[in-house]
Amino acid sequence: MTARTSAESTRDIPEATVARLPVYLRALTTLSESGTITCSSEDLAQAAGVNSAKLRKDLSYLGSYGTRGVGYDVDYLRYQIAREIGVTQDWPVVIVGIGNLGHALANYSGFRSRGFRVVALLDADPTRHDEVVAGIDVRPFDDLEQIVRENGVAIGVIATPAIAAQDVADRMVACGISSILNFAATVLSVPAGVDVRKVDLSIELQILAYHEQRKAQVEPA
Amino acid sequence: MTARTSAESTRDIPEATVARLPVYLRALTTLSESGTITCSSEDLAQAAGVNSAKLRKDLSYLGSYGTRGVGYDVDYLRYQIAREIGVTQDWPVVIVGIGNLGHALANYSGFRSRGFRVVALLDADPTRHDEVVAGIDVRPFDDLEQIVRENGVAIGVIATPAIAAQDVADRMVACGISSILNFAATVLSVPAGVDVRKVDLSIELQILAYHEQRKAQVEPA
DNA sequence: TAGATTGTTAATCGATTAACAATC
DNA sequence: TAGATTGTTAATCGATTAACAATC
Repeated sequence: MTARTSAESTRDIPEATVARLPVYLRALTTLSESGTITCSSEDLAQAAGVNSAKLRKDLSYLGSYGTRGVGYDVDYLRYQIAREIGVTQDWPVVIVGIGNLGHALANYSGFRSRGFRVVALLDADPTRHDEVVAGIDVRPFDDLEQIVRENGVAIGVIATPAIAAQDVADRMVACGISSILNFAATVLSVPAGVDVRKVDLSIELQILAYHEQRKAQVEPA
Repeated sequence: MTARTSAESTRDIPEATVARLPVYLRALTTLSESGTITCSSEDLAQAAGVNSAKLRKDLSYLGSYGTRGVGYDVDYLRYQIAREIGVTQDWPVVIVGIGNLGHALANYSGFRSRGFRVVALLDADPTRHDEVVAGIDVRPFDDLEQIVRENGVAIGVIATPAIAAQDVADRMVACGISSILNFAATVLSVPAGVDVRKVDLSIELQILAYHEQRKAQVEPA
């Protein structure tokens, strides 16, 4: 892989914008599937659930892909955003921990359709090694290194119990994985250069509970 | 429920802080279970994966629960944060859509241990109404109103296919649910006063992919 | 040309961080 | 008292928003 020249590269896209690009991508896909050829920033913003000023500002970091007075070509903009995110290429992924959540993740069709390919399901529990989930054999966790090497895996998903998660992360990092999606209820420590994103179901519910509690207090008795 | 007086209430806690309170709560629980009586902001910050300045700033919105020169009493601070979030009370929750993800959510022990009680599992598909998941009967979606009324449900979880999610949300809102955790891959539109939080697995992976792609470009060939 | 809509500017708002006075 | 650590201040940084000139 060649380094980009500074001219084309490293236009720094703010994190908040990066987090919204996949939302725009999905909205554009929906528009495209419904036969829409062109859309305004107002149309797309509504479909994505943001305001149009924010949308235009976000898109301005990628380049100038619209036409003043007209709007955006849906498929063209969709391609440009997909390219910017990196989902025009195929990303091999491993999932570790094939419990209830691991099953759900392995079966989730949204990964495949967005450029992610689950190349292996791993679990430390030998009683699970007979299983086939979503057409993929569950294999021993110790196969990790070999699988990562053979498939060029850069992204790992951790769906183990909290107690096992740090060990799994360490092993992942040791064999070259540099992006981790963590569903375990624990804070992972990883070296600089490794990205971790955390999805925590109970934290989301707690944030809702906080606001719900305040609504109840404000309402008349 | 009585309205708070302005003196005790409505100390506005920033959203970014609210989102971190559950993380602190979990870290304190871990510390407490390991027998720790007292911790400094530095200790807790490390356990929570933030820096100590941010932690102290966050805690300052709740009040003054530490002792200068000493630190925080783990159990006392844990209780204060739990009370602020609202998880000292019990929150009845319904889950709609009992596919792979719905199964995983129903079986997730982290809800129960954090003040959330799954009172019903609902699915529109009659072939699922025989099932018992995590000890709870799967019931027809049309039972929603009755269940919400009888149990005082304020929080709903949507784990249906994208196509069904808006209808489910509309029905939830109509019968008084005002907080929704949405796992479906769609933007929900709801009236003002209803909170929606969205968990999107493929968006998280796409954000990782974006950064991964840039790492590859920076590395030497 | 007239109307529409982008891309950008500048102002505002909110979050983070370092530093340190207060105080145990 | 001396050392430790909180709670708060103020500076900085990043994100959002409204407005509008550019331009199709």
